[in-house]
Amino acid sequence: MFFQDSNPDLFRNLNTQQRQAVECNPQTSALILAGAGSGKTRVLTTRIAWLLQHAHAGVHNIMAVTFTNKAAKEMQTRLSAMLPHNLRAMWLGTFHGICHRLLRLHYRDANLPQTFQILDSSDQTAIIKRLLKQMDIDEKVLAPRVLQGFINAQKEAGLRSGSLDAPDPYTQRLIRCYAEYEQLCQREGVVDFAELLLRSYELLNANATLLAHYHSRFTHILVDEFQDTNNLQYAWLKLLAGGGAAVFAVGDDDQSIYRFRGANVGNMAQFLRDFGVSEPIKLEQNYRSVGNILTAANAVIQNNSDRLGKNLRTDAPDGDKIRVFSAFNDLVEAEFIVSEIKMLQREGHDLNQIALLYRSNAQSRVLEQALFQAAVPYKIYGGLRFYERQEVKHALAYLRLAINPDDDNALLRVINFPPRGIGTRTIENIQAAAQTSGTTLFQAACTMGKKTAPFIDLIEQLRGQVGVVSLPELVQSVLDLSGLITHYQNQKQIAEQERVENLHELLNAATYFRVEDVQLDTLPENLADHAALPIIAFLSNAALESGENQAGKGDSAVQMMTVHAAKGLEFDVVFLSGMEEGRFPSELSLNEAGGLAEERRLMYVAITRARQRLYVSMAQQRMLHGVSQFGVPSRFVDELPENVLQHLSPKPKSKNSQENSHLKFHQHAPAVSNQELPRDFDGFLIGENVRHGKFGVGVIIDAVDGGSSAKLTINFGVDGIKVLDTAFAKLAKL
DNA sequence: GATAGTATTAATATA
DNA sequence: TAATACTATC
Repeated sequence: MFFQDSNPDLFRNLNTQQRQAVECNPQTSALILAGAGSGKTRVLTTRIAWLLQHAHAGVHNIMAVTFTNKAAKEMQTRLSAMLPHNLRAMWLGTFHGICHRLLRLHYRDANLPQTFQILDSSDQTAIIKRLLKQMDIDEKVLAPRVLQGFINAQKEAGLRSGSLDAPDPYTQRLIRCYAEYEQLCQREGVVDFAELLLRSYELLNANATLLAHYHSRFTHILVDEFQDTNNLQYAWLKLLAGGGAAVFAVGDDDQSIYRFRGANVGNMAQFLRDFGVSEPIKLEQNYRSVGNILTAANAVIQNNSDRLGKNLRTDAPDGDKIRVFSAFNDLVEAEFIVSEIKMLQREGHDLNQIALLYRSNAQSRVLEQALFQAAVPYKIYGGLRFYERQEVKHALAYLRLAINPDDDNALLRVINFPPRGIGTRTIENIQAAAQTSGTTLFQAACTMGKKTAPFIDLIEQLRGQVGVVSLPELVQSVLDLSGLITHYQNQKQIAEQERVENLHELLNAATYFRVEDVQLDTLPENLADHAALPIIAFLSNAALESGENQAGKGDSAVQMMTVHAAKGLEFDVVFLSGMEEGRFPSELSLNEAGGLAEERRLMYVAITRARQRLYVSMAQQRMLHGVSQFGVPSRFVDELPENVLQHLSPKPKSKNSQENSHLKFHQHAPAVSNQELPRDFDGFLIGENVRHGKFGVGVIIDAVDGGSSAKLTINFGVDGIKVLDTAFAKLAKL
């Protein structure tokens, strides 16, 4: 049956399960349970290649959906390398990108203006704050983020304000706010992220002809990271596939770590029922990590119940043991990590292949400082992204106003920035005028006389250039005429000068922006004659692509990021820092049902990032929000099997010393050096965990030998540090 | 209306 | 600690 692959190499090196997945029935849906490092992307792309080469589908019959632009690009690149086909006709993109495309194509049916704009989360927050003020609701009574969460949750449940009802006045008010918000967005022609999905769902659901068209077109839909889908995305897929399309869903329930933003792992089990799939295909062969690391990962995740069930295996040797280090405080932990990194560097490791992971961004600072002082290059992921910077958003707001002056959000952002004498008072007047006359802020501002005249003139001037000058020329006009550049240039602080450079960078981006490049994902043909086309495309691109890809990745540097950000990546060496109860698992997670299980999956993700070597470290004392706090080792560290661990404890501190900097660590060559065994105090070791009847679990941070017994200094976390004598205290080792 | 100084509060993050 | 929101003052 498969005797004539036009490119047999594509399929040859697959293992049995991978091949089973790639070649499963093209007419029916399938769920692929793909463990970490099991060749998930390869299976996904090879499946597409297989469908095409065996003529089960044409390029235009295929839709492939991902969550991130990065994943979409990766797939695009791999497919182009594999296949001779022109992939233009294939719809490959993120959920949001594809929905955006649908809405641009059918903006009339979707009841949107042709020039509709996309709101990012901070735009959304701004609108909500404005709305609350307008409705005269105190932010202390109803926090903007609460309302924002409510609105997004409703949209993700597919619910409009009109279909909602509640008995309690609190929820009733939320619903009223939601209704106002809907009207406001509609009036201003703006669409938030959740709206992209909901609106395109409703578009297809309400329009039988349109739905039938897409049903016959997309016979094969492939979905990456299926465990991350939210309920709306699932419903959207179900609707789109309702004409009998075969859905090829790839995911890993053990790597579901985005419940907090609406992801529903239950969608995997639901998928089996809804799409008539009897059995998922499991990819359990791991090609990434050495045996000990995999053993640890399997052991940790086994503490979770309600799994679909999967156990990773590898042919790789056991490799290094997992190095566990308990530091006196966060500074010492950082010092330890730096010294290990330097050692690895000397051994010839590429810094790009070393990852430094932490649970929350706040933990990066100490680590960064230590690396900086030691002159070890590092790169931190997850800061402010290019298109999220205030100066860039200011400039883009002017650009938005140039194509649509009725965009109130954009107007409020820049009507007095740079400062031009339009203060809160005037703005309130404009808002009142707009409210009474039922117009937009811009229209109201036009009637306000000489106070607002220069601003109105400025916007009119920019409007006049739309379609007349090129995109970069328009951006240049924005920067010059608005006074943004001048304003930042006049600032004294160095940080402000960086903003000037970012604005120049924006101009650069506009100069090199090619509408054709985003065509694949965004640009429908019906806009081609629109004068504002390049601007709309540029703005949409800025909203959907946060600009992460602009980050320079040239030089070799330690890769620092949160565990969340590390998902999907792999490194030779991984440092997992801050492994204390309350940090990881986060104490906030412990209050939510299922929170601990999600944290454990996060731990699983963290462990499986490492190919060869994994370090797990913790600090008994840590500076948090400006105050020092005590911590005990994370329960996840206890869940690591002892036989794959190697404990690296600091030598006992010299008596009268408060300084930590002279603390030495075991200098370990690649093999374990047993020359310096940790000292024994009546059977206890420094760094060891013990349990006390009253104080609970603690860690031994110091000890004094007293012959037949020993005095141990033990850190019991919230219960503080105690000095206990082994002759009296009942201490159990863990 | 602009700005400097004080109070408040805190996770994870994609589009 | 650090970012942001609010208040007091020029």
